[in-house]
Amino acid sequence: MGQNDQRHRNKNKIPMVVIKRLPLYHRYLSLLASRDINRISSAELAAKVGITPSQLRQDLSWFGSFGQQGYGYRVQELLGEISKIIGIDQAVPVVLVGAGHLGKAIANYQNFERKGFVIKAIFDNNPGLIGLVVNGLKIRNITGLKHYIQQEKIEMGIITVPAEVAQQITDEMVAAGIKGILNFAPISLNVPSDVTVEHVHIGDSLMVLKYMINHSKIKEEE
Amino acid sequence: MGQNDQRHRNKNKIPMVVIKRLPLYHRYLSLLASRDINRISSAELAAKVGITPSQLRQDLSWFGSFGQQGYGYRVQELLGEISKIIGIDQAVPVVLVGAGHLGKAIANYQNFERKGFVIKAIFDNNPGLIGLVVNGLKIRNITGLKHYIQQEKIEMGIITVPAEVAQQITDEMVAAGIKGILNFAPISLNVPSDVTVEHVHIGDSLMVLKYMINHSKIKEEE
DNA sequence: TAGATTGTTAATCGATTAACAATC
DNA sequence: TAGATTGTTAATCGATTAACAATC
Repeated sequence: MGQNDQRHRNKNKIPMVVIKRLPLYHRYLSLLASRDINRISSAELAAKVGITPSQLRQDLSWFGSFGQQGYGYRVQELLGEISKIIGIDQAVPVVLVGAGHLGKAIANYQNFERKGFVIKAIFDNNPGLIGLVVNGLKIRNITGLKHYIQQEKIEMGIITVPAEVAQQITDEMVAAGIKGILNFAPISLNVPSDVTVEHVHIGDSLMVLKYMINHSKIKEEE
Repeated sequence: MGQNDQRHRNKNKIPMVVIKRLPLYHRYLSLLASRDINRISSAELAAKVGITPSQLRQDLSWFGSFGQQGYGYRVQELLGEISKIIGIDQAVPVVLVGAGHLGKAIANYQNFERKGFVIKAIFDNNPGLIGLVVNGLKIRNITGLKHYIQQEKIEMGIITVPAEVAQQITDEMVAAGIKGILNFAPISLNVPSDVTVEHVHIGDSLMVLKYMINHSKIKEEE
């Protein structure tokens, strides 16, 4: 922070590769914070996440200056800044649609809260599931989805419904004001251009893994 | 294919970005094949996957020449070649460890087989789960894991156990001969250098999504 | 102060795109 | 054959790394 925040490169062209490294930094900084470490240099942090110190400093410089010459970074402060950049400095409310095995697994996934996300409601259309409680949340009737999203002004949703109904659910969510969807259904979702979809392709990860097994470590990554 | 396979660039440095696009090509080619489309040009396929024709042809050229001037690519043939490159031309056997909600969700995920992977066995340590049948597979006692992997010469495993036991399970799997692990447990796994781990970070996807919502589409991707 | 380490500019490296001769 | 489209080489663009002056 300081007197020179305005000379940074045009924020409208921050590269996607940089954005994708933010969660990585967040993860390691959280780890350090949980161990009550309160100071770290770019060299140390970079070593931990497996990149060069230059890249770490270069990445951060897209957003501002958060360190101090001769000292390094204050862990809590940098973690806070990165959280702000990502937009998780305030807990982000999320709806989960689909309370099958995958939905339940996600609802029970404790880590979300630590990452800044809170599942506020779970929806399903199965009468056998509606009313059941998962991780303290009663499964709601899907008929109330739209109203809930509007009422609570939720912007993010996670879809774990079968592929056949995923597009329909998406349309409802979008109509209600959802701006980002994490999609687990194995189908491409059509959304307007102001809505972002991240598709979780587990098959892709398996394929990359299989390739790497066969060709034993082509090039480092992650 | 043909008379000039040997002039390709050193296969030992195929860039990771290229490998990561292979599943994308595989997915769209599968789609085309399922629609009985049997011819496609690099221009058409590239448009579908959202890249330039140059990039598609450049990517493929790392592995060989699979097209025909003036014609394009035979969908089935190219799909087959890409499957071979990834290593999924023969069904790849996989073990799944952890039969909780996430494990069950994955075991029921029909898409795996279409992607070239077959879950051959599911393991858990919970007596209440052992013996239950999920998607036609009886949940086995975790005590038999090592023996099964060795016996069946399985190279890939999916871990959906709680974080507390993930490392221990990993060690067992590695000792039994597993070469690649898809890890869903929120913990970094230590493995020898000849074993590859792909970590599924759902939190990362949510963070990138949240950033993109706030900054409404920085740069295209996926 | 002297030593350490940042933020940034410049140099390098790698990936993407353009262009086109080869050829089906 | 004429038209289309590949595979590849060369040009461009972007991302990573190196280097260092600024400064805590």
